[in-house]
Amino acid sequence: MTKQTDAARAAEDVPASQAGAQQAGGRMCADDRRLQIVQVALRLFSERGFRGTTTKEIAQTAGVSEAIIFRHFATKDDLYTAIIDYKGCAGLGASPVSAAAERPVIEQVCHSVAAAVEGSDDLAVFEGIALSMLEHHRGDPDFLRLLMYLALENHSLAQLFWDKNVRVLYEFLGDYIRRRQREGAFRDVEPNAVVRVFVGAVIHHSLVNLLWDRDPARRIFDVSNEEAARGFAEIVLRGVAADPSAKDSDSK
Amino acid sequence: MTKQTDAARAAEDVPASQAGAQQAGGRMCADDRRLQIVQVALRLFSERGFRGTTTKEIAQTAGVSEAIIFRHFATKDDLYTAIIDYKGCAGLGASPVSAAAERPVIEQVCHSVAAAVEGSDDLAVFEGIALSMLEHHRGDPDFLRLLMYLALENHSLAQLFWDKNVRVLYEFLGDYIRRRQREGAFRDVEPNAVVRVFVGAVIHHSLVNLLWDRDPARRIFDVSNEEAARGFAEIVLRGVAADPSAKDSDSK
DNA sequence: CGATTACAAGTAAGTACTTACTTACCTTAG
DNA sequence: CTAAGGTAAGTAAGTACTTACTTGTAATCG
Repeated sequence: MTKQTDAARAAEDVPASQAGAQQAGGRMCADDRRLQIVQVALRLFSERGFRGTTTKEIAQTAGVSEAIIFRHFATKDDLYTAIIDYKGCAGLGASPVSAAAERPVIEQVCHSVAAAVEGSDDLAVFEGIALSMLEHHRGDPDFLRLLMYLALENHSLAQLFWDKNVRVLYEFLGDYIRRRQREGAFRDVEPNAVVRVFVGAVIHHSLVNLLWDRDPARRIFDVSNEEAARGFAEIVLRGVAADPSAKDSDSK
Repeated sequence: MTKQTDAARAAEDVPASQAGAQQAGGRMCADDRRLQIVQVALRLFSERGFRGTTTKEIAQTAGVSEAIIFRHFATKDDLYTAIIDYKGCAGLGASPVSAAAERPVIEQVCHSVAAAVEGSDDLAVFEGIALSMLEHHRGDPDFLRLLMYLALENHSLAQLFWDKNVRVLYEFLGDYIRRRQREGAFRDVEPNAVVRVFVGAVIHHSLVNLLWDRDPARRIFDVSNEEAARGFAEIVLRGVAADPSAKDSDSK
């Protein structure tokens, strides 16, 4: 009954190397099964935390017996690190478990930034970065949740993520602001303070959406990512604009 | 051996109604014991999460047998909610477990706001709120961590905390901004966007300090709370200031 | 070709241990 | 004495992980 339902849900996660003909409970080659278990475990860990998820639950959701989890992964911890590897955690030192692994977060952000920087339009830069981050967070909520768990548990991977992603973003934005200050476009404020406000707003927005604002009926942040990104960029940019009435010189 | 050490640590948490002569394992009146257990559990929960902390560990750290935890609290969940009550989680529906309980978070913020509002100085209001929040978070990191765990585990208490605290703050600031807009002091931006930027910056700052920036040698946010609060308030206020060169007119 | 073999994928039913919670019994202040 | 604070030693229900066994597939060989 529930097993049927779980098996059906698990089927969505099947890598689909020969999808369609495949039942969740059916036979599967080792790599596909491994990948499927990783994907199921990622979802469950991010929903209930590492300790809050049992290997039995993972097995049931994947539609297999518990024992085959331990055929593919020596321990539950092994499964945990396999997830991190699978997410290709921004060059965390490990190679992805599969070709399907996603690219590091920061690359996406930098790409969008690079494109925006071309026009040297401040609003486009900040809006682009904000939107890119918001979209990424919304598109992969599991990862954000997992990262929060990692950070709370003081896992070293969280520190590495900071260094490889957030720190890079901070330094990029800091440099950008300093440059614009030298060019006279921004007033003389502490660049890091501006960065903290901007990045803080974006991340906080994603976190609230992720953790608190799930029920659509009682949304407090009932704006699209586009609106939010634009709002953040506008307010922060106006906050650092060089001079009165010079505010619209660059944008639009 | 470890029991001795734990007992010594637990002694720090003893309410000290007749402190000094008290061994952790010694006899204690029910209220004191209850309070001590709550304090120990709060620390452990915030370090390892609810599921990651066993009642046995709590008992050992408190220097008592596991059974007395269940004399004072019917279930582990009961202990959990007692912690929330103890922290005076903004009238979550229960009265504090003891007279020593702290006041609700939001009250502290509102107090500081009320004081600042007197002078109707925008900068003082925003700076005051930011500083109050930052100081509160720094002074009680356990609570922030516990709250993050609550939110990640999708505990209903997290929702309640949102409603009773954050939402109140959001609405207060939103109303404040709308009022100042009507008075012509602020320009016509979406008030909620401003609030999100401001509150986001503050909370993000606290979270980063709590989760990532613990090692003083590699701090990225190496500013005092006062500096941070002032920086956040200045940038956001300048971002919503009504007119060029009107920035000092409002602080009458 | 069909039968045999080899082996990976899969499972049911454990094991050893931990968990939240209980029971029956002490101990001591008032 | 009595009642409340405290405990040692449980219990039932998990928990991660193992064992002994079955099945599907596909290459090998008479």
